[in-house]
Amino acid sequence: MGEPTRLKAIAERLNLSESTVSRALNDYQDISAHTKLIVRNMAKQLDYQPNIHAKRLASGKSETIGYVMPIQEAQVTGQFIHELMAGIAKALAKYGWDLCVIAPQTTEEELSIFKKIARTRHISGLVITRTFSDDPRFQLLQELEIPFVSHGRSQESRKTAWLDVDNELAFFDMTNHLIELGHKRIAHIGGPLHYNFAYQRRNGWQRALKTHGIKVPKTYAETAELTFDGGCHAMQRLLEVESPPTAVCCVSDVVAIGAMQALRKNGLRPGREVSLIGYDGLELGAWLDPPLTSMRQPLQSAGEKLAQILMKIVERGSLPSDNQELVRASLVQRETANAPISSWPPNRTQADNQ
Amino acid sequence: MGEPTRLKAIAERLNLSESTVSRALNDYQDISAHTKLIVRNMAKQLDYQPNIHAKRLASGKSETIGYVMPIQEAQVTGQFIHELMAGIAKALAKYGWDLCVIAPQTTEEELSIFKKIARTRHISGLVITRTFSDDPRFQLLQELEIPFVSHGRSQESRKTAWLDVDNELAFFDMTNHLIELGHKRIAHIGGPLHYNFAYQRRNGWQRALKTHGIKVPKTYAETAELTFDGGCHAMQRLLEVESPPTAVCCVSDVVAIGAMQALRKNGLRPGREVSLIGYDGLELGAWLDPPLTSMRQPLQSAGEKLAQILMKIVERGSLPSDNQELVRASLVQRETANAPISSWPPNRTQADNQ
DNA sequence: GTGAAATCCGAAAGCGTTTTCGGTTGACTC
DNA sequence: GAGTCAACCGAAAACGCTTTCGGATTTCAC
Repeated sequence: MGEPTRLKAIAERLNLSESTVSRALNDYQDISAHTKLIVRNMAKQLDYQPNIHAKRLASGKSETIGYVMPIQEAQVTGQFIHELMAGIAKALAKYGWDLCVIAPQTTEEELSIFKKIARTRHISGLVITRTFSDDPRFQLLQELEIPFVSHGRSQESRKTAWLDVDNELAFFDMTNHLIELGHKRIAHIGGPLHYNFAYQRRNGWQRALKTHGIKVPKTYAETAELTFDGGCHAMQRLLEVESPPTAVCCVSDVVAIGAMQALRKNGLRPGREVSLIGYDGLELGAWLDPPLTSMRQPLQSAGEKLAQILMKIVERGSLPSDNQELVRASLVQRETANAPISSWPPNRTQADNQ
Repeated sequence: MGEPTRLKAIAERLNLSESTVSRALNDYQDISAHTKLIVRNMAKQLDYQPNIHAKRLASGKSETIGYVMPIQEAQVTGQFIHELMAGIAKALAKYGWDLCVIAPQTTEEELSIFKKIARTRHISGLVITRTFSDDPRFQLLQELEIPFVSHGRSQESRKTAWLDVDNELAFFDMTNHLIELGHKRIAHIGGPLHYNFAYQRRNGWQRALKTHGIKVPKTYAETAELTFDGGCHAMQRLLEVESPPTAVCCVSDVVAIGAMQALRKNGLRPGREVSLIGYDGLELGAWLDPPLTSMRQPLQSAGEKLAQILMKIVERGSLPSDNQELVRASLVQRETANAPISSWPPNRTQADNQ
């Protein structure tokens, strides 16, 4: 292949100085349109690609953003992360920025990586995901003055940039959908409340019930680990309360799939005796028997937006005005959400059936 | 936070030259043990982090490797990719290398990115996945002299570095397992043969049959797109042959899950009338009803090994001797692989039943 | 005690950009 | 026709590190 083209080569061919060529390529104001043109043509002709390290050293900018992989604990985050990253990478590539992945093994390591980045500045911004209600990363990143954007909010995120799905609204919509189908005994299997979204989703469910003047026993507010087993156990508990629900809003698809398992174990069919709606819209939900109704958020486009917001922050050096964005999830109708049936719950009273 | 520590600061404090400090930190032979010690202590004390761009510019090395995300076509590659990347990132982080993700949208874009990398050299090596039997990337990367390692082989990979699971052996093992359970009518749903692994897996299945002197009709060798629907249709076709199989080896979990769907549609239960084994060992297989038996390959450790192989290649500038590695997949016993039952296939003859 | 060979360190030249500062044009004003 | 002002471009100094080369010590054998 030979040596790569340097600025020098272009300069020599055109009888210009390197500095002029550099400024021409970077669209400086004090270079004439004509010069810019011939420089660009020559650059294209020689297939010039700037040496990125020299560029970054000289300019003091790194044009690299980091994506912090969530520490592996919850299940099936894979598809989620993959789509998000694809979106981020795509948007960054348009501007020639790089995407660097950071995979800390523990929370402590994550924080110490942040500190290191703050010193080296070889990564100019971060995208973080899986936010917690009480998330130490927000304060640290602000202190370290590292530009960042989060996918998901936190108690600490009032003044930081984020993009989030409107979890509260999603569960409000979801619950309303069940109400429209005729359900009144609607339970909720939520996630641990240290996840910020778990709060919001529970609230959405509650608000929908309240809006329609529906009262449910306290036992209808279940909590589960965000795993298959968690969902399975929570559903089992719901089946054992005095009068079990006819529908359940699940905090995630994985939890909903666990809940389906519990129903089957009890001889019940999801979507017949007990309706179920999950959240995440995972494709695999469609492969189940019966296919799982769910709520879907756009991931690829979310990734792109995250990248755009972050690049803006990095370039401006401060938060732009539109630094917080809420997107709406949409219902993915499949087969686990149907009208209630009269034979369930077994000891149903007339009053319930009205 | 103030200004980051520079080489200069260490040199001044110790009354040494910058070059000495640099060489001390990089463990040059011509620096005394004593000097190295005090330099390192001071570096630690001042929390020195070298400016990575200056370092890379001066040394001409980039210490960055790229992971090429497979172009999105097949389903549920997410978990797979996620685990692999986590492994790669982990191994690289140990040596201070960066992992950059590259997400081309098309094959042409992928190849043109390679060409660009060849010129800029800002990425010193690549990990590629999802290899095809006839994969143009191998030749191009060799021509461009870009160090790379592939996860999976190709017809073109004889002289390149790779890490792969022994697909042939995996399907040999899988088929043997079914034979041991008493099956003789064992079919195969393979993938499109432009995927290299599809070949190998089909061969493993065939070899096991041949080893045991089992003959099956040609119709037992099915091919499917690597999707849920693909598996579903292929299974449907298998059910429509003259005497359907009692067990099926599926090229992937997703395909197997599609096959399960087809069985259900025909009133059959996976693992009862027809046994099924998938491949990938996806966690979600455990959530199905019944849970899917599968073969699992270690992914996180594969990622780590890929990174190590690649770093070696980059540093040596040539292929090391141990540049190809075959790992063995292991059976994940769940519930879709059981002994055949006498009532299936319905029109079974005595001879078949011997 | 001399020469040779190690041993250890400093000076300085890069690496390929960006960016500031000043200088040279030519046009324009009165 | 002298002075002013844009409009353009070149020179040169960074940016922070690596690496070669040579010089100053010290060590050792004889």
